[in-house]
Amino acid sequence: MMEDIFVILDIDIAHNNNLSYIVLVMKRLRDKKRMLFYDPNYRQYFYVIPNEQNNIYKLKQEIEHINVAKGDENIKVLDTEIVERTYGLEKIKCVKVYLRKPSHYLELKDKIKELPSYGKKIEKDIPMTKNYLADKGISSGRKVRVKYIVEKNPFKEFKISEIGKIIEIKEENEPVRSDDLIMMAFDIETVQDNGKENIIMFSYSTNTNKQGVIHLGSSVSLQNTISVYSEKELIEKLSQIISEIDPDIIFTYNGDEFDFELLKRKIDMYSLSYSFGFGGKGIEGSGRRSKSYRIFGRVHFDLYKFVSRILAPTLNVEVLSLDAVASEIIGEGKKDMSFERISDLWKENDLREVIEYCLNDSKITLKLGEYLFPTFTSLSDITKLLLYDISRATYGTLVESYGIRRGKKTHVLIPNKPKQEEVAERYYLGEYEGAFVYEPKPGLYEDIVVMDFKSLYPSIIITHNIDPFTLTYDCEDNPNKVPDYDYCFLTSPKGFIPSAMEHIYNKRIKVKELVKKTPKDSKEYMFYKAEDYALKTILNSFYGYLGYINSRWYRRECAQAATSFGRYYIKKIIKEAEANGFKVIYGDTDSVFLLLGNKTVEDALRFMEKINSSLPGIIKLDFQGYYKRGIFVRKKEGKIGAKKRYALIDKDDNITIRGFERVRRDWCKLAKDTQEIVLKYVLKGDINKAKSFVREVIENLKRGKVKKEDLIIYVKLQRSLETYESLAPHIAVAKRLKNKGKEVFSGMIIPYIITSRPGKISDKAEIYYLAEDYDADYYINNQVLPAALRVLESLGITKEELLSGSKQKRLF
DNA sequence: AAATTCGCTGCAACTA
DNA sequence: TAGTTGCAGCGAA
Repeated sequence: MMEDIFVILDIDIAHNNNLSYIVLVMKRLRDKKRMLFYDPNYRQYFYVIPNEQNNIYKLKQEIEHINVAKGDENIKVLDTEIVERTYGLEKIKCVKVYLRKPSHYLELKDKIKELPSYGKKIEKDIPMTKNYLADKGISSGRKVRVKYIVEKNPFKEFKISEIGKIIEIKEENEPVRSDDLIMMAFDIETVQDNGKENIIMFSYSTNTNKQGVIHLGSSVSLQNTISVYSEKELIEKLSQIISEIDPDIIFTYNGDEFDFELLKRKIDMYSLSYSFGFGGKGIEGSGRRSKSYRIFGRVHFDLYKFVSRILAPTLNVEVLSLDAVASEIIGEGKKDMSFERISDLWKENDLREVIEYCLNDSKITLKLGEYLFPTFTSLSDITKLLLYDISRATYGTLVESYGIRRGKKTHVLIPNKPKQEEVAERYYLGEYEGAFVYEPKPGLYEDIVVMDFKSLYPSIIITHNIDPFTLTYDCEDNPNKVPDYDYCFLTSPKGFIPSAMEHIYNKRIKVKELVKKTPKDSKEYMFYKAEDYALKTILNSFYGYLGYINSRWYRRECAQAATSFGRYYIKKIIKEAEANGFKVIYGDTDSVFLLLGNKTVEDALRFMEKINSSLPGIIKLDFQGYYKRGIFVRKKEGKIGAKKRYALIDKDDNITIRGFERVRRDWCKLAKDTQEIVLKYVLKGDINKAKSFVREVIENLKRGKVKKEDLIIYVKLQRSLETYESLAPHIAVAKRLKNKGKEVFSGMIIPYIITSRPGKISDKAEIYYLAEDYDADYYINNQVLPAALRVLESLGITKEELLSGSKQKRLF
């Protein structure tokens, strides 16, 4: 028997002798060898609860006697066992039913339902691979220690001679690092030819310092660049390079929707059968609406998918292009290049520039993947999802997966996924009341202190034990009575959800301490930061998951209770602050904005301490910052203050802008830049400079001196084109693009410019690269002026004042 | 395929 | 033609 340390790369199911086996692909670290394993002792299972606890033995026997004939096969359960589990708040006995194959569940379930002692089936919808990882507590986040025996491979599915038989597999207390694995990024360039998309080039880059470009067309004397004669050859070369480099991880940026999608199509077209994967496996595609491409034994990590589903809210970018995202995260962007330019250079047979561009793409994709790797492994460690699934996870998946692991570990039964009818019922209940937002009075303010509750909803759920099973309407003397409703939550026992959250919460406190005492320039620091981010992300997603209709732990009353307590606490702070002589000017969900007046920051801190000593559990108010000035503005209609729109300036002149056009994607750069400068002048107290600046911008627009790029408006196509009823500008542009044979898809961002053509705005809108002029009136009246006036009007400045400086005629 | 609600605004399409 | 309504998008938390 052997014993070694491995990294888990992939998991699957294989069959032999009418039994399903868990199969793992792991990397042996001592010699960097990728190996196939199977676990002979693990079986798929689910639980059956008896109608009455007394019937547990009867139920076990009844289940054992089931026999379903299917063809010439007799399907029976493999084994049964009576076990004790927590169901809701109670400990109960249930029958754990083991199966020869996961698919047998479907054959047996109806018969089980008819049994006299049957009560309920549970954990019936968890895939075998997921069960395995959750039960064993292993993932690709930490190394694993494996005891195994190497033997002849019995599985026909894999063209491989040897396999490791797992005797024991255990998690090690050692994270997986990027240099444990071979990582490769690749990128494909294409050109359109008669409506057909052809691959002309691909590049690759690895963390073992290998890189190169393979392209069509005449050869270019560049290092690591090879030219070939056909697209087919190009694909052959890629296959060859992948098997030579033998990467554990393949990073792409949108590989699920583009690179692999195209590659798979071409491979099928040329009837090629390349084994990109391990054990002779090809590229496997799955999913209809959202595709995903898997290469067995390697991890295809689509960075775009991860960024768009999980990371985006933490980024300060308007588009999720590789360029924008890489610039934001690693401070390194792409080279400048458009599809049109690639196409032109291709026609001119001048590929040098495209080659450099393409190679750079692979390099920054790799860097991005390496940089984010600790985040991926931390998430994997907590949720027990493998890296492939972390790449494609949503917040819901992360919480669900963590919950499943936690349930297995603590012997708590995991609720089934809701059936369709249940989802429909939940849907028809509609929305519940959310957070409280204080209506600000428009104007400029000085000496502002902002305080906010630290992780408000998580701390409420933990403190008030909010859980689907601790919910009760028997509320006498219960401190967890929900403020606006007639129900409450038991103080004991602790519910599964709050205890799971508390577990993460405590872990996070430890990690935060480590962050604090680790030098900022060390690798360890980055690692702890990533872990903190992962914990925080999952913790913050629980609240949403409670109110999410497809959730395993759905309970509308719980989500509703969290917001109700939230409203209660924030209003309480507002009241107390006023009672203590502070003027409250704004607040949103978990924050309050106080005017110091003749008080000091120290007074505010003392007030906060006083409040904190009265707050229950882990609910805590935090000092967010002091600002020397801040502005709140009027709503467009009416005189009342606009919520969710403000700007602050601190003592070092750093400016925070929320909600304004400046931070929105669907306004042109010119209007946004103008608004930012106006805000800066206003917050620094120089309104006249703000006014003259706006006049200058208007003048430039009229003289046609503005760059096209500054006038582009970016709007995302949220759905497929056919589903729209009204013809908004970006939809009109997209429709015209489609008529010209361009690809238009849901999720695409349409960049357009308003031209001087006559008609409605949607008639005037044109895709930016085809726009030959711009409509100065539109950009003055619908972009720059509204953005500037949003700020200035609240200070009593009128539109006419801004227009008078420029020799402006009537604009309509 | 899959975390929540609150809120602002532009534009097209409708109503009188 | 002016006013209103609803769709759609995007942000704050």
